Amino acid sequence: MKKLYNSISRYGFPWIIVTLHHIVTCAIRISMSSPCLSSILTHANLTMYQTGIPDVLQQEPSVLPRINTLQNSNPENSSNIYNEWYMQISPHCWTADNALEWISDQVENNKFDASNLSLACCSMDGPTLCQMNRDQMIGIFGLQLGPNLHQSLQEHKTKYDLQSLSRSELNETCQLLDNFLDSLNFPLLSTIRIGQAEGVVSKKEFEYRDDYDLTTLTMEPMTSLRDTELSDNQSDSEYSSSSNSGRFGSSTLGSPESGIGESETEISYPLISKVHIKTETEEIRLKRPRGRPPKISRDLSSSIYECPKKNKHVPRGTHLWEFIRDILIHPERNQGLMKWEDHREGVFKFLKSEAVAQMWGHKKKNSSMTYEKLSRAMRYYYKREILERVDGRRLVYKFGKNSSGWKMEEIDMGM
DNA sequence: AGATGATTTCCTGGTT
DNA sequence: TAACCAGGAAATCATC
Repeated sequence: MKKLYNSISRYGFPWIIVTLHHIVTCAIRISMSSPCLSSILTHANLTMYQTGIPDVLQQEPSVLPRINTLQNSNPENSSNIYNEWYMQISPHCWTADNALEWISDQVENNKFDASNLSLACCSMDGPTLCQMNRDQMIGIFGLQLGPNLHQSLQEHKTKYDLQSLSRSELNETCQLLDNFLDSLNFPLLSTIRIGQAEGVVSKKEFEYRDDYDLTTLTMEPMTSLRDTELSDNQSDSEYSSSSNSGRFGSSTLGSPESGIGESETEISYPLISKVHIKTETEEIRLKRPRGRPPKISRDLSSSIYECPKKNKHVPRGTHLWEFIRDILIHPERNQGLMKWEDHREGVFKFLKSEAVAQMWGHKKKNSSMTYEKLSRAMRYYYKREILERVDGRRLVYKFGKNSSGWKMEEIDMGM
């Protein structure tokens, strides 16, 4: 399959692009009946157009929309482009984490006093929120915030009403797809398995690709929506629990791409719908991400070369060890992610290693950050004596003599 | 333009 | 078996 798309990308025949785009778009529609196939095709489509979107395929939910918004060229939106990423997603598809971010933005934007709000109030996911009427909202969020949330949600919902899909249309697109693939006569097609590298792509990771990535293209939520209109859209509890901490980063610059989902009727597949035609100029602008290029075979649904979004500049004060230190010395930002084992000695422990890695990834605009990679960077600090080894203890590190700002005295002095 | 620093990514092999 | 640790190698990009 990879060869297939490489070939197509290389030859770049317009008719292939147009045809394949059409098919891929249709394939997304039929993703409920063939999720793996749609994943492949989605990836292929994105690969072909070199849009950077495939990175979205491996986004954690809260990162994903940001990528969308990166394509939004509307300068009016750019100021709040990150905070209102959820505008790109149907509220029906919001996870609890997404919903919390939306609520948080509403509170901030309207200067509400949220001090009386319990976290439990904000742990509902999109489908749950969508089921609530105005009175229920008021009951939960109060007279001040409730109506505002309700109205905002109604506006979002209105924008994202899904079009139903007829069975005959599905059959037609299936047939079209089959014919097209047959005509290509690629022996590799039969061997494709998404998630082929079991153990390489974890189940959890794979699941949330399915759940989130393709929803804005997506399968799971789309299926849910189509079949039941409202269903539970699970969230990653780990990230939900640290969602506030996860809201790192300031607004991101918009790219010249057009806005997503604003005028699109097939709003359930905004990425596909919107990315399909790219100008040469746009392609030239694409950059390779930093680091060794990931092996494509490891994850068919991602292709790092197509990711143009990262801001490579690392301003002072944003080194990894400083990021870690700041989590540790600001307990209000450290929601059980890390803890001091021995503050005086500078010994600390990761409690939620993957969550911290995700936050780091968030900060660096790198959606594929993992604890494994983060820990490699941490180990490089040993040589520079920014960190010291703590043998035999998992997830435990110690600040070294070349680190600063973590000692009690330094903290007391306001660093 | 080339060197350097700070990661990022992949990998193999070992340990818990 | 999964998660973690260790460290080499290669890659990127901003900065010098």
